[in-house]
Amino acid sequence: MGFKAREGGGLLDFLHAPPSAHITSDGCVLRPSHRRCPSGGHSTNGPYSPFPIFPSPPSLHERDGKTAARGGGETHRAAASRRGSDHHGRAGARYEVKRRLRRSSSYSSPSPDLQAEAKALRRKEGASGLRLASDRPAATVAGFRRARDSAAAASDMPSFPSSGASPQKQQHNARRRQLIRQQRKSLPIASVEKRLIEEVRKNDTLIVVGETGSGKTTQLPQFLYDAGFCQDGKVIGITQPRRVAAVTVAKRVAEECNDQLGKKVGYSIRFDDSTSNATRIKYMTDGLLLREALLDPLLSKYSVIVVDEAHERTVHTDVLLGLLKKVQHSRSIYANKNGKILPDIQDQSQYFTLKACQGTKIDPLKLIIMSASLDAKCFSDYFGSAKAVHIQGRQYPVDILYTYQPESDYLDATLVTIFQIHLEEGPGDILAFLTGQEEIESLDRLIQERARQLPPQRSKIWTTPIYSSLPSEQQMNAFKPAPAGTRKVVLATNIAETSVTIPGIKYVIDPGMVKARAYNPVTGMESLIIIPVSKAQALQRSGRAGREGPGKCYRLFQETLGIDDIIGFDFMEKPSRTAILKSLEQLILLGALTDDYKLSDPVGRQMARLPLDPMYSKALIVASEFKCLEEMLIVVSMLSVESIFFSPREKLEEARAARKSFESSEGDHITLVNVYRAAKECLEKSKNANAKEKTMEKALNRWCRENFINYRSLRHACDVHSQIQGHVQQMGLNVSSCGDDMVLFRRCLTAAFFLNAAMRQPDGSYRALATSQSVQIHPSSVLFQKKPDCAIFNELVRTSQNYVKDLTRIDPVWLAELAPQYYATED
DNA sequence: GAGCACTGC
Repeated sequence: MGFKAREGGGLLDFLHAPPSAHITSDGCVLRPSHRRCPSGGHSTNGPYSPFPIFPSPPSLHERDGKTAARGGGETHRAAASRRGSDHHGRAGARYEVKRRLRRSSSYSSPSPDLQAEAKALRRKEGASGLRLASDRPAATVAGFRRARDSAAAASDMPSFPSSGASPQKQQHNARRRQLIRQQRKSLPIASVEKRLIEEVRKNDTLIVVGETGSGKTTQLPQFLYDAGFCQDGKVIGITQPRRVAAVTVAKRVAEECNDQLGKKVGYSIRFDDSTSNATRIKYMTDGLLLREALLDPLLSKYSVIVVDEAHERTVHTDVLLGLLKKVQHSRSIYANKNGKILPDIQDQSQYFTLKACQGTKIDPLKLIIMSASLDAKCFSDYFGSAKAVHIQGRQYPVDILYTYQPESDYLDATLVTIFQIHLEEGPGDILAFLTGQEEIESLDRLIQERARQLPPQRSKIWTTPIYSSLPSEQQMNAFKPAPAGTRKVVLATNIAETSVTIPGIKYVIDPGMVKARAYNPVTGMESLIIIPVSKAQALQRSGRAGREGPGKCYRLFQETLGIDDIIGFDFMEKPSRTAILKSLEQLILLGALTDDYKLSDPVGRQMARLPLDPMYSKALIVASEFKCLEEMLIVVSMLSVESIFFSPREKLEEARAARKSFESSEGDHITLVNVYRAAKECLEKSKNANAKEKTMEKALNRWCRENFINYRSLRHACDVHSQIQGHVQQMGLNVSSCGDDMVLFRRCLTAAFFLNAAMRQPDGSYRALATSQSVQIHPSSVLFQKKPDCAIFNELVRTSQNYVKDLTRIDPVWLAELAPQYYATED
């Protein structure tokens, strides 16, 4: 018996295409998921033109043995590059770069009326530090920041001890408080407090452009509080794109307020809420505020919402801005009508929302959008010509240097630049941005080889890599100071762009590339590709050189190439129509939406409550009907985190053996359940031995190491599990186990993931039924060698070929039986 | 018989 997808099928996980997706010329949606690519031209203009050539010093390329830095062991890349530079016949040429003496960040040309407004404001403003963003000269470098003086940069913040008892400690704390007062007063934003509050009172929406070190993130919420924006128990909410920022800034502000964290100032992020009823200044992740808006569509407890780091353009921030615009509108209608809601509002959903709030006092919502030095005008346009103000920052100046010619091999160019800096520039550490682990490792080897050939009297080079999958102990090496007479070279992915700040960096090398996820809506396939960085990223990277003193940034590309195309950047763009329609279609197939695209009740509403991929949310609802929700909760939690299995290259055989004990011949899902249960058992054991929580975690950590399980991922999965469990219990779903009935569980997986089914073909390959694509089982699957006739899967990725991952063997008959809306038997 | 940048709920 054969199967075919019903008419109208043939779609895959379009839900993954974010509103920010770019479509390339070959139909691929590019998803630089974390940060948008402002100069969208890179990804939309089709194939990227050859990369700028970076002139290489002859010493690194000669093979005649005369120069100090020669040496074998080049990577394939470096060798290829050498051929290229030989061709240019540049032996003996002096290596130099074009020098720019000022920061080259600039705004796109402001509109005439914004310019006029700017002039008017400037006249009024006089010498104050506040002015319209659009009026900002291209290359302002405001007052220098004294080292270790930034109260604004979250990652720089010292942690202050809470008030203690001893006299010395009290004295110490008093000194701390004095220091904090001084620091606050010296921030650029301090001098414009009154003016800023005035603008907030006058405008419902205000764009604040603040450079690094201006103090906007920590100070503005305190100004608002002092100005009375928290009267009637209202809250000021400040969103951040990253968890760590929300936590560290909240801690700092609580300290500045001389208050305990969780009282007046608190933070709220997933799995970690430190707010109370007394909290008036609340820092949170943008995604969390989105979740809150589901429960309270008017966000009625907030008087002001500050969206910080809006220039980073995460999907969450983008959606949040659109949502806040709507909330603002609803609340102003409500406030204007004095609580009397008439059903003459066009948007029906708005009417019901307002109706539900009748009787409570709701004021208009103040919205402040804070962004680093990017284009404020786009935010302003999006919010109906909202006013924009600019606050100067305190960053040391950074010289930006570009290459004269295009470079075809950025890895080689990076190597060359590192040695040029090392041999010609003064002391200071180097930070080089690369795209991934493999590049970092190979460049590391190359540097070591060349460094060994330096004359003995030269100072030494010490390389230290940092990327997210590197164990934290090894990550910490990058933060250690280099020994005397040694220059530290940090080889980093974009983790060092925003997530971590490495002290001592004076030189930044930016090859201008980044690894990004690409999503193809036609095939539903994801892959990782290397694309040029955005202007925002380049700016952020160069800023890393000016945190402790004047620095230099070497950009290994020409100034004029795509990356400066800020004018062409389309802010707040919509996803493609096809992508929207396809995702709606999938949501309908999952039963989340009705045929007229409304959220279905109860399934759609229940799914929306769960912080999961829609397919996983649906799986939980299906599982409660199949009476195996306990197992499905585990599966969904384990699938929602990074890879659970850890297999270091040097211990591959041991890792494989360790995994054997968890393996189920039915597939990966049940294998994951086995791992989770074994981990729980380990925790139970130490709990029964009356161990403290810390000891229990240690035991789990050890167990993970012994079994080649990634502790971080497992811990995360446990957190997700308890959170989701709470949700499903609240929803009234019945959490029961199917015990040993694995057929029932596999049938349940089939009913839940029917969109992701693959059938074995006569030639031994597989065909994904929804898209008719030819796929292979990924070698990491326990079914890799088992070759089942039919399986459901949870991931479809394209690397060296098309792979499906996370599979479970199913009976093909179940598809038509359990998903008759999608599959029909052929007979 | 394969490799994976970074985030968030």
